Amino acid sequence: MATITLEDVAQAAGVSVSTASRVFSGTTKVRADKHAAVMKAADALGYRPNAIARSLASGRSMLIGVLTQDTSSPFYGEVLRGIEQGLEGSGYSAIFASGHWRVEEEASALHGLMGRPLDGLIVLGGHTPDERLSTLAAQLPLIAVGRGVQGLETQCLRIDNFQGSYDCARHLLELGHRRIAYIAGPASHRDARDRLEGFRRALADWKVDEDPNLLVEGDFLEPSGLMAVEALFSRGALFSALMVANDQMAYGARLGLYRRGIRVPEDISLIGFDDLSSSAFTTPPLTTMRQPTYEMGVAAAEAILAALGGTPLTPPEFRVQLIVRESTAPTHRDRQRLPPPDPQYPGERL
Amino acid sequence: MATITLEDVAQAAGVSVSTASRVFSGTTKVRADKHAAVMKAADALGYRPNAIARSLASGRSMLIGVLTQDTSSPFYGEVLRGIEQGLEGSGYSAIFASGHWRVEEEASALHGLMGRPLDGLIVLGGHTPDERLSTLAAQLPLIAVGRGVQGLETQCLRIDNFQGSYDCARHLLELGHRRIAYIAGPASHRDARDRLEGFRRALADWKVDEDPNLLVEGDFLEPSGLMAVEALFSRGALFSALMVANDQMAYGARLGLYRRGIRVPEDISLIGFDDLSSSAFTTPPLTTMRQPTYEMGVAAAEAILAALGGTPLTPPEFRVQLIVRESTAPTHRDRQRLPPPDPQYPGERL
DNA sequence: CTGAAAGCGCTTACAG
DNA sequence: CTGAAAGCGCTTACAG
Repeated sequence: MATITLEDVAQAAGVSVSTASRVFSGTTKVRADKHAAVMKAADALGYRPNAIARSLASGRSMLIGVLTQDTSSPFYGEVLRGIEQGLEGSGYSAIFASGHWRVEEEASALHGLMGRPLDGLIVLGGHTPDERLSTLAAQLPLIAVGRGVQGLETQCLRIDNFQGSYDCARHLLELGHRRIAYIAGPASHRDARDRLEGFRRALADWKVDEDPNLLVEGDFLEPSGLMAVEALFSRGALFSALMVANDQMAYGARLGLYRRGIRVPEDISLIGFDDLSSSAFTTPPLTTMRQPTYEMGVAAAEAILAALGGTPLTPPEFRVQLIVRESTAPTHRDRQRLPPPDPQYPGERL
Repeated sequence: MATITLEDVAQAAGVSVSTASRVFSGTTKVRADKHAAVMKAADALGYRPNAIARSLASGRSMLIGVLTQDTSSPFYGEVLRGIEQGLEGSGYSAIFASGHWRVEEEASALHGLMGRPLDGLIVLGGHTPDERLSTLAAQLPLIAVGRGVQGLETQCLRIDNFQGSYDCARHLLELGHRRIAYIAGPASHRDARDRLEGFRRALADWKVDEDPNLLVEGDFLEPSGLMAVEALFSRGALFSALMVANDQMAYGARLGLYRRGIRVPEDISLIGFDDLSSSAFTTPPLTTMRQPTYEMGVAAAEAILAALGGTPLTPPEFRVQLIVRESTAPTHRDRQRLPPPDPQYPGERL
């Protein structure tokens, strides 16, 4: 089947190619009867514009590159879903590449992405150097999510990890906990460092001495949470609450506690960070700090679209929010004096 | 910065555009010194081929469309990761569109996808009619994952849902369970129907009468699992095992049991289907039927690539595998006579 | 192995 | 509002 082109349509409609083109692009007004004739001809012939030719001629590819770490990660997946949503109806499509948390893989993913004709680029976290991103930002609209870039502050969508983490710690401290173990994220990761600092500051503000024995580092994935708990116990660490730098590690930690026959929250309180959608369905449902992940994806897409439209917009600020579920409870000593936690359903998710 | 083109490179290297083009496409041999001159010029000028122009001239877009339901779903996300992996290094990129389990949205997602110049199409499940897919398959290489298409059997990657489900039920029956409740997937979904049939057949083979009171339908998402358990209890249903048509609903069901203070597996055994990566980290780790989700994604990509390369290959068969973790146990009556379940770590995931 | 030339299917000043 | 024409940057028979 020979592909039918604009020329075929124009011919059938008795107009010039230019006019037919205008009907589809909508850039210039076309007399009503000609417009109708073109539409009719296109319909009859089953014409579909060739996006590639259009791109070459117009200089726009209608493709937005998205550099992520793992499309199937519950965290990044949510952001991607938001991006998809934000791009919907715009005519732009997203095209992904994943670095899988490895510096080299990320570099090659980015390289592969830039080998395509992109109209914009969204970068989700990762380790690509600031300078590289600055260079790219000079070439095309760029938005970074979940990371900062020197000199591109207005193009970065971030949350306040320090504050969020501080508030998690505060929640535990206010419940009476003083011996709080912490499973940190990888020190190479900016967010992880900020969260650790938030935790530390809260301890300091409550005049609680930090105990190095209660600190373990993980890699943000489930297995490392499990191993971290094992590490704590094998050190003989004693604690009444366990704070974890992200939900995925908190899941692993939860399993570690289960393995030891430790009840949550009766014996130990557990708190995560991110509020992944599964966190409303763990047993018990996880208390955690909610990141507006999906919303940030949407905002990133909108920011790119705006920049593409020539009216760059400063993305809104994103706030984290403590979601108190059932994995945290007052310390033993105080429990009797406080009402039992409300066994509510994970309502906000249903 | 003016974009530098092949012509610039050719000029700088003192060769024709054709020759320069050949250096990059590698379609024809080029004399060594000219080859070197071109490479050097390209390097000096920082030349990057324009993929769009290349596409228009060659007639290939290097884009594979992927019609999915939700990029952030733990199930589809795994398949997508596989596709990404399978495409890596091929020069082809995947471009996604999601139907979100809604018939109309899926149709519009597909329409949007086909509005682009695609070299191939991968369809993950969904409700797009067979005829539509057949029509598309006549236009471009097409692979379906997790669904059948009349007349395109060799282009469908599927697992045997009936058998997988049968084996889940068998596992419970062999543990001595006879009163087994079942949370089914949506009846509109082919996989859901097959799984229900597998469950029923197993009951029949074990001469267990089916009790309609023990059957509830969900929608494959977590909240429906929770609600299904509530429905069962509010009916006053009695059962010693709960079989669930997929892991996500099993998570919800797990929470429902927890709400009632029911222990798993001491009071009730729980089994899922899919083996999502989180299922190794639930408490207790979930016994489930493993689908080689990631592997199917890889295979889908390879099949598309093969078709594109002109040597279509019949994709391999995929087998499900029972993963026995800790959410299933013998019925009370028999428990004493059997060894306790081995509290192993979720080893295969670590 | 190489060059001149046509062509991929559209868009967009330009002139009316 | 409309047409003729140039051009987007490459690939690929064709002829040598």
